[in-house]
Amino acid sequence: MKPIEKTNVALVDDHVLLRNGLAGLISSFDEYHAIFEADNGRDFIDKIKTNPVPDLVLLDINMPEMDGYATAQWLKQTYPLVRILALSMYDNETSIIRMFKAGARGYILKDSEPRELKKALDSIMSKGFYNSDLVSSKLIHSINKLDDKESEVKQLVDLNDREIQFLKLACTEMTYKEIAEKMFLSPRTIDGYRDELFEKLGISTRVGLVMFAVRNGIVIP
Amino acid sequence: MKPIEKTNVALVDDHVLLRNGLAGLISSFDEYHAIFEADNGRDFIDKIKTNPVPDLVLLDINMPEMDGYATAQWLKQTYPLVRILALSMYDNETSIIRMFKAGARGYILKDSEPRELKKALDSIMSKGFYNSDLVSSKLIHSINKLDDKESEVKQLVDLNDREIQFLKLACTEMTYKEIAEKMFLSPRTIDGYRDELFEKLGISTRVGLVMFAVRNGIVIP
DNA sequence: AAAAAATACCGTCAAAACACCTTTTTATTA
DNA sequence: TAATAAAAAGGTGTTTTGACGGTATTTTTT
Repeated sequence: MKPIEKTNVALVDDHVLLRNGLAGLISSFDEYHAIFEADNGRDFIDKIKTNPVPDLVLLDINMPEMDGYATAQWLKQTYPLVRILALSMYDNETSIIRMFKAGARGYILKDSEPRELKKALDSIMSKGFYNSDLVSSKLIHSINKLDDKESEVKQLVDLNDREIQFLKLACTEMTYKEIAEKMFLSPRTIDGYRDELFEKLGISTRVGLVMFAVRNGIVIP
Repeated sequence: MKPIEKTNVALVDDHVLLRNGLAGLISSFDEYHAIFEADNGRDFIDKIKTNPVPDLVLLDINMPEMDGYATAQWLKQTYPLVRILALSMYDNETSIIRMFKAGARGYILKDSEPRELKKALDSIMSKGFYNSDLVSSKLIHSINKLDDKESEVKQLVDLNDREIQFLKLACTEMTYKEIAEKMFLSPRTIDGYRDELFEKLGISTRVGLVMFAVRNGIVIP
């Protein structure tokens, strides 16, 4: 019998029963081994110091003390090579996006089938990420929306394309003169755009313009 | 023989040969029918007015006159129900993100196999999106990065309390003189803070300060 | 206690930003 | 095609910003 190089998995979840069940399940897969468990992020940070560093962490999102989001951020910063699979009861878009932002490489629901868990683990270890239809649709939808705010605001305060373009450039370190050059317009015209926006938006400085643009998603900071 | 409700597909690409080939291929699939073709975005906008509105548009990214991004944006705004499958020669992250931002529901490379095209079309029409491993990895990677800069910069540039307070005020419409008053300091001192931050952050205008503060969560827009 | 380093402060000046008001050019449409 | 609206460009003056080259005071280090 050949010795197999198993993938070490740590479990972080505040529900003891579920956690134990998961540990058993994972260790029942040939290639995986549950090395240790923790109740929450704080507990996990303590335990990772006195245990071998896992290859992968199965991380619950909703936990007391320190939640999955904060834990993932900490992990990404401290052990960037440890891969994270998020585990959650909910499939809402914000949770998913937040966890991926925080460094997760996959996201599965707690009521998934064992074989989906296995598939997720395999995919993360081989491809570097796991992507279900659930995640894809939310991800694509969320990226799709990024651009929408622009058009919304356009209608609210009715800004034309030139003004939008000007606003974007006003959020850079260019001077108005440079912006004028870039837009093939006279500096006076830019002056006009600025003054009109000041009027329309009830502001009076370039900083005001920048904050407006950021707040309304016209520039993505 | 039952009449089949076919999905109408429009093709937008400046390469005539490729376009014709695609049209043939698509019409060879039972469920799809290529209704019309266009050379570029401008041409497409003209033609959509005198043709039946397609269910799906196969849209090239790199085109003269009006490129895929602009065309997708226009489509999303004007015919939000028309689904877009982006077609590109390149697999770079920015292109992919840009197209999804602009409303695409799928992204395939020009050198894909016919059966992948078929799969993409089917997936977009049934699930609403098509997601290859290529797209997933770029999407996840791009979302992963969102959070990175934040934590990195906070450590690289350690700012003291006064600088933080100044930065927050610099994001308002106050002049430096007014900021000085509010902080019970001489305007010259504020000048000093500003210059030091310029130096530290490698920027040279107040707009730069504002964008830095926003990007790093020092002010919540 | 001397040296070093932050910290707060100062003057000048040119460039950029802002205000206000006018004229030309380009589109629109009646 | 004349009337009109809208976009672009111009003139002039004030205020704010940013660059540069400094000094006095406090705090930290040695």
